[in-house]
Amino acid sequence: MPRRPANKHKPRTKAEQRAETLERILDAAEHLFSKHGLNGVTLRDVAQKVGVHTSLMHYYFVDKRRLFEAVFTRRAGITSSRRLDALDRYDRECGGAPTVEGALRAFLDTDLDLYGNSGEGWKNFAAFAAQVSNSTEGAAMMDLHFDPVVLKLIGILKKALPGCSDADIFWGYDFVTGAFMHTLARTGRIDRLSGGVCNSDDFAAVKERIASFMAAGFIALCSKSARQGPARKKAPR
Amino acid sequence: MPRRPANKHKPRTKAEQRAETLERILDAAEHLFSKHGLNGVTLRDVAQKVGVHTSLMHYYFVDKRRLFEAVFTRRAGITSSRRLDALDRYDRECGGAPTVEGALRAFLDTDLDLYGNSGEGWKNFAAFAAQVSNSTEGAAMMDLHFDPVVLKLIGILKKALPGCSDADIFWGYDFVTGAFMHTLARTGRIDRLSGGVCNSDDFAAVKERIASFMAAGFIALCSKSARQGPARKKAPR
DNA sequence: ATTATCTATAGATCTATAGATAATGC
DNA sequence: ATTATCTATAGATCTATAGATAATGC
Repeated sequence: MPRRPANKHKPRTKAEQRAETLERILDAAEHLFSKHGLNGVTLRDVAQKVGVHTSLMHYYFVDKRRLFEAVFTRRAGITSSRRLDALDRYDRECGGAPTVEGALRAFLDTDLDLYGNSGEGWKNFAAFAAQVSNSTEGAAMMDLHFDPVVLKLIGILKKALPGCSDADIFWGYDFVTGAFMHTLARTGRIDRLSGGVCNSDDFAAVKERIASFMAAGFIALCSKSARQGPARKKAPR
Repeated sequence: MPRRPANKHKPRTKAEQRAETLERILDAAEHLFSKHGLNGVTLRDVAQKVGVHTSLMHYYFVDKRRLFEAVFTRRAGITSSRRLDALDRYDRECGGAPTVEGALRAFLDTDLDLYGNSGEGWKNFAAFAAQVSNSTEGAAMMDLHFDPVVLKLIGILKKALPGCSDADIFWGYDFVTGAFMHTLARTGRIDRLSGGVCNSDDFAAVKERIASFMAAGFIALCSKSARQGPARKKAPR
């Protein structure tokens, strides 16, 4: 019997075959990682899902760590540069007077559009990234790929919130990213909790709300810190 | 040589010994889970950390799943009832006019006090819960233990935000819990990102900011939904 | 000739259980 | 007498590698 189901075209060149298999492995790994987390998935699971032998995992990715990195890297660069572009554009076009909501929309809505409209793979990546973002071991991967975008956002936020302390800006960002990643995780909890009023998969509903919600939070936080003076000391521990 | 280091007292009764060993196992598991996630830890790892044989894990907890549940359950009930009490008290004492910030303080600050002042074990539990909260498989555990507190909070928020749509309330809650859990994860990312301005372990800094930040977000969100009428339909997909 | 994929297999590790040993309990 | 803990071990599973086979490439 043929090695590949007849309905799928068989690629002609080796380069094509390699590229296609690589992507099928990455897709399968991404899907499984998003469901069970990095350590909840074995190389066998991935190979089995692709319909290929385990040793092929090592042939293409050497070991599990590298497979993880490849899954993450494949899409992280794309999100990152899309958002950098959106932030740059906003920075140019806001006429020197950026708003918190405008900056957050460039940062968050750009991503929500991507995840909402680009197929299952992107949604799986987002859910996996959400798990990575709350793990100590995964945080380094976030640093590596997302520091530049985040610092760009922070820069615009500082312009939009003059007099706001750095600590408030960074903590505010921490809240934003926590909320955002949690919505990307799409665990289904909000669906059950709300009795069906909300739907984890409803990226449009998140987009409608998250930027304005977070902008108001920033403004409240920073109006406080501005009242207390820009060089407010940290509370003693 | 004695089985136990001389500096540690050896419990007299079997009941004491059982209770102490159970707790040492739970502490070790909790610590490891918080660092590497549920699937990043083996029963051997836990046994080794306690200084005891792997088979004792099965003697006390039957299997890994039950150990996980025991780790989670041990503290979840305590947090949950502490916060229920705080919300009940606030509900009684607000004179029928609750504020969003007041409700959120009862919900969030109560927990932050607990995690900040009750030793490493509680901090580890919080970090582990943060990982669980962003995983599909863990969400059921959140439902089981935290639905009552959360629905109590939702009830008060509805009183504080009359005319606000259910969808806005629930999505707002989703943002709050995402942000909160992310701070509990204490991954160290915000420390590096901010160049040391913020510190993951600084629960006081989070407490200073999170409730007022989120309250402002809720109010902005719901003033919008109130303007558009309380029965606003969901956006079409 | 090269390379994508598979077969076979080693070695490590993991979960789990049965049964022994060494404490505490009366 | 009971129970906390350990020894021994089975069976499954996992990662990884060496070498074979079956395609594509000239």
